[in-house]
Amino acid sequence: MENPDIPAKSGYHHGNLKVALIDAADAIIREKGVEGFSLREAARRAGVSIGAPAHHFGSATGLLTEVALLGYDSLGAALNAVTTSDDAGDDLQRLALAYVRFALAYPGRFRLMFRPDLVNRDDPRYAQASRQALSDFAKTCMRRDPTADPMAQIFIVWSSIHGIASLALDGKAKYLFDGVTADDFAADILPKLLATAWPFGGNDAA
Amino acid sequence: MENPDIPAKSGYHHGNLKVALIDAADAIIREKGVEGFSLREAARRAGVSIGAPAHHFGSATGLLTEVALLGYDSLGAALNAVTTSDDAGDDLQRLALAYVRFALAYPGRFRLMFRPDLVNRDDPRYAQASRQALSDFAKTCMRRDPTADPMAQIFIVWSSIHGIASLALDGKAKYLFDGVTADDFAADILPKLLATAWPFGGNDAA
DNA sequence: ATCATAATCTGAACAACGCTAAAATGGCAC
DNA sequence: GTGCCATTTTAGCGTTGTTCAGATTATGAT
Repeated sequence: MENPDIPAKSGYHHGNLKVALIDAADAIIREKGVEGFSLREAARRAGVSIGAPAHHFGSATGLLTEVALLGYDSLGAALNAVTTSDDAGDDLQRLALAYVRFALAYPGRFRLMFRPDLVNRDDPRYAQASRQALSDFAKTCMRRDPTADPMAQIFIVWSSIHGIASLALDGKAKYLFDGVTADDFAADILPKLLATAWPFGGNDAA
Repeated sequence: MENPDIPAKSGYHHGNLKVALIDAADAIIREKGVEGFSLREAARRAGVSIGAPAHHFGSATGLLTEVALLGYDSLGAALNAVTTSDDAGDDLQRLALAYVRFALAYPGRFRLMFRPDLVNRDDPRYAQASRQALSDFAKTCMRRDPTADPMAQIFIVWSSIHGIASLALDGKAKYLFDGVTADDFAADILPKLLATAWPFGGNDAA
């Protein structure tokens, strides 16, 4: 996942410190979760002193914002990779599956993306990245029911998916479905759930 | 919201430190959000020294767990206060409205309740409080569609509500509905949304 | 090639944090 | 009264983010 094509640290100047720090932060978050992150450890991993990150990112929030933006990119890519058909309901179902699986596969990234205290949402790239990541999803929503109010529909469907992801990530699924693991949930329970109980899938458009 | 019936600090011994600290923590979280909380400030507000909380709660997580438990209580009370009818779909709609409004009215509490890193979920009272808070909600779900798999139905509906609350709290509603305030959303947009676009309300049970 | 300027990185400092353990305090049962 | 014990204080340790003066190197103009 990290960039292997870096000149790395050659001397006093790192040469690629900005992306090295982003990679380090992403790795820390992957290993230890969002709460396990610290700016100092990111600097440590990049082989650079404590104060170096400030020059590139200003603050810890600045660095984490970059990681969150990459997170939205990877979410968008995951959603973009689902196969599409002429049945918008089926497509929506697959998109939902991909969304939740992304959250379970990259819990740190996913949590970070929705942590307003850790990410600078005033960065114009944030709105852009968020919109971009959900574009396929919005299109499929409108394809499924062109008559509905677009914003209302997108918000409701997105909420449903996001809620599933959030609760599953918080272990509430385990609590409702009697100690099932995250892997089992993503592999077995979730697809069935989406196919049967989820009101936005299938070809039963309003 | 705080307990007015406290002997307060009389001398060396506080007399009611435990609840005083819980109240202080809840107040801090209300004023400055979850991230604005610190154990030291809670001690400061209770008029007590830095190390005092440790004796009652062990750690910051211990104190925050108590606040989260109270949060579940207040959520349960809010859901319990909605008027019920013989139309389960309508009831579910009102419950959803109450759930989201609770989240918007007490964002700090709500966020804390779903922060696994800040709350000790191994505390048996946590599962109990969570279950209790959602009991009305679960009952109404099953009343609406007694044929459906209970767990699947509850999970899907709860996810939808929780997703709406989360996204609204994160300001995504503002972003989709063009700069609407949280108050406008809770008062105007949300009820309409639930009445028209939300698939679990109304009397169109499967 | 030289040199000034800008970019980058270091290292120390500061305030705040959570946590721990020894000591101090005072309520309470006997 | 006296001694026990819960409670609170105090001091200290290690950590964090941020700031800033200074050291070092890259860059680009001459």
